[in-house]
Amino acid sequence: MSLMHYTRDNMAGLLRGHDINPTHQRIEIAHALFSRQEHLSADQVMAIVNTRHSETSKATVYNTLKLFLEKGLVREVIVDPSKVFFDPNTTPHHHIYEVDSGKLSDIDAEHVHISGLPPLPDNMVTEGIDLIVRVRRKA
Amino acid sequence: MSLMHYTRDNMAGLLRGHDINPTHQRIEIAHALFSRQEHLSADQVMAIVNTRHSETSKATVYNTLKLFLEKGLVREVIVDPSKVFFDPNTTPHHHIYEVDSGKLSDIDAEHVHISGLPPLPDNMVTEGIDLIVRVRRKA
DNA sequence: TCAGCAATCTGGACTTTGTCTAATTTCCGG
DNA sequence: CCGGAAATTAGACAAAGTCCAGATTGCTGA
Ligand SMILES: [Mn+2]
Ligand SMILES: [Mn+2]
Ligand SMILES: [Zn+2]
Ligand SMILES: [Zn+2]
Repeated sequence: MSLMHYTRDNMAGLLRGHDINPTHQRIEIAHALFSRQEHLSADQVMAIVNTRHSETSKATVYNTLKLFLEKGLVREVIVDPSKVFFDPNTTPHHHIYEVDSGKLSDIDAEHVHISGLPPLPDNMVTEGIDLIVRVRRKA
Repeated sequence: MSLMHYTRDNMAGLLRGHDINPTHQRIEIAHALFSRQEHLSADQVMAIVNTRHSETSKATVYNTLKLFLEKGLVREVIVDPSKVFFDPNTTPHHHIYEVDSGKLSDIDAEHVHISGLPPLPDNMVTEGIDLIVRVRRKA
């Protein structure tokens, strides 16, 4: 699993497994995210997918990323006020954000413990807990 | 301190204490935030400040909020992909974000403990730790 | 085979949030 | 008062994201 090598061929199966009809564009977009295992913005996905020659429209990139999100194939990371990052890692984990460079990296949730959170009102459920460590280069 | 009542008159002193020249517009913007003690977006500040008659330009609202941020008078909360919230509460605390309604509320950091975070590289310093509990109305 | 149909994709107009700039206004200190 | 620095302003601009109506694609059933 952790040694999985994400080829374009794998992508169709991955998409089907999440109830997503594997079209050419969707395969390319999934491949961009999963072969790199990096946090990418819509713009970056757009650029990657259209490197050779223009293949996929902006509308499709945005629609597809939203679809992936709904189907639980990717996760959204909100750390930069100017753009959303899409994260192919959907296992519970946290993030380190380097504010100067915009570099975003993962912290495994395994050893992190958060205690003392107040109880939620009865009619509420937790959808997720986002922990972001904002760091900066030392002066 | 916790019972502080923020009048417009107080605002001038508060601003001076943070090395901010208290102008009419700055006082109005500070008053919008501190009298409510709520998380406000730039748009909301703009609307509040210009309720009676138009007094403060968009440029000034954005410039002033950025100035307040730099001077440590307010804090930025990045939780919604479409807008930034400004927080008059600068004491260490965390947030609950209700995804449906967009309602944002505070969690006192006092009793929350976060352990097991990996050590940072030597050349990095933590600027802040943001913990956001994303909640949703039960189905 | 192929007409019909639903799903998908597309260019481009549009909206929203935020930034920038050059011109004006406000606020002093001398 | 006068001159200059600080602050404010309108409005042009930019970037991220949404929306729509028309074109394409890929089935499916006669
Ligand atoms: Mn983006
Ligand atoms: Mn705003
Ligand atoms: Zn991640
Ligand atoms: Zn807060």
